[in-house]
Amino acid sequence: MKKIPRKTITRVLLYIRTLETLAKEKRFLVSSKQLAEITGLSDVQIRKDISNFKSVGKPRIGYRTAELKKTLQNYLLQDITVRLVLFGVGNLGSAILQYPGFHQNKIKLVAAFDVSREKTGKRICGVKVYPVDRAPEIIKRLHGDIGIIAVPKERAQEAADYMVLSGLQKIVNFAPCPVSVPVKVQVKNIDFTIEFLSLFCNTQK
Amino acid sequence: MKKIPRKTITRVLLYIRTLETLAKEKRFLVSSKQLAEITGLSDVQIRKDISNFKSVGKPRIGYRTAELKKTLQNYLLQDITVRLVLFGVGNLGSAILQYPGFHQNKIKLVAAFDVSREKTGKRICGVKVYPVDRAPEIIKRLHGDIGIIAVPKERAQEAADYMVLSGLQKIVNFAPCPVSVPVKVQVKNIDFTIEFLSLFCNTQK
DNA sequence: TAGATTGTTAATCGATTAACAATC
DNA sequence: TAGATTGTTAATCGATTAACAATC
Repeated sequence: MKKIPRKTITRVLLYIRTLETLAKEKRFLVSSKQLAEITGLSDVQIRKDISNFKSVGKPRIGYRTAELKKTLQNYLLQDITVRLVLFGVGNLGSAILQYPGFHQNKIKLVAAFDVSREKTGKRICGVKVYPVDRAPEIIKRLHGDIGIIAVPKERAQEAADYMVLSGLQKIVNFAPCPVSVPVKVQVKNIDFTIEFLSLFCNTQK
Repeated sequence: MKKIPRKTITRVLLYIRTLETLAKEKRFLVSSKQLAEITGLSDVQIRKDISNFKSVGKPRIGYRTAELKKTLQNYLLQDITVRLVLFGVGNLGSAILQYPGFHQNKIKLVAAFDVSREKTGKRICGVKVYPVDRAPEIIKRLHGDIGIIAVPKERAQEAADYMVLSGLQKIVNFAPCPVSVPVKVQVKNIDFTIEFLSLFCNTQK
């Protein structure tokens, strides 16, 4: 099978989520046009994306939700488990701990870290909270894949350093500041301010 | 001045944030190479992006941080105020209320809404929390621009409906489900599950 | 001057859209 | 059969990168 473009992968994940919802509503068939309606994308793009995988649609009828979901999942999510580790159990961190839909999507939050004595040692949503200096030991033992920075920006670099020390190769940074890491480590920044401003500016001009 | 591409705008917002940090550190000069280092982009792309605006760099020297920041801000952020309204004052909502850097970036969170009696009537981080059914009245009065959905997914569509009713044209949806709105209303979805999975999958294959 | 860095034009790359054939 | 929908190939569009000239 040919290489799937990066952006397509992100959209396919959205299709999977959408198909899960449809399956729950007992909708067994769905057309690319309906998927387009729900996701806000174009029907052509959806068919193009789906055509990267072995085809499962029937002209005049559409796709069987269960079958399409399975096809997409088999390609993208088969045999994977994403093991997240979280730095910072404040409001944002807690929101991530409680985020639904992790299990069926094969995401596991395996450990959380915080500097505060009041939080460490406890379990929040079934996840144990450790002091940050134990990060390297614990992350290596639990085989963490992705580190999440949800600490105040003053501590963001410190968190990133611990992640690098722990051998993490991928970081999602919610702090509104850059973190500096070795080139082989991938950082994805999610800055709410920039998200809001770009939504505002992008149709303004 | 020619039309600036959508993606460029998002990057320029990142440059502005970066330049603000540099200015605070009293670094008066910065080269495209250094900016590339910090942001993780390429120096060519940064110069290309900056060249959309009236040029302010000096060969051999780089850019004066204050001047570059001002040039970019003047174009993108001059005379704007983005007025956010938030639905859902749980963990995620509270994190957004506390997010730093809103003021200098000309973002104002003007009102919050929640169904819980314990939260309504209070002020959180200086923002008043109202019951959801007062949304249309209050949002119109305060001239809200962007609605933020930070409620559990069971209530996401309800929140979206209130936003449409209140005349909001732009929505950021943090709930992991689609919301259906009239075509003229723009929705930006931020689904943490998809963010994590796409980071994981995109370098996997 | 030499060298570093900006800024611009052209080439490449990737992603989206359009057109249309295939098929149930 | 007619019509709706899938799936594919070609065309377009937009964004990134490469090459290089300009300049301090």
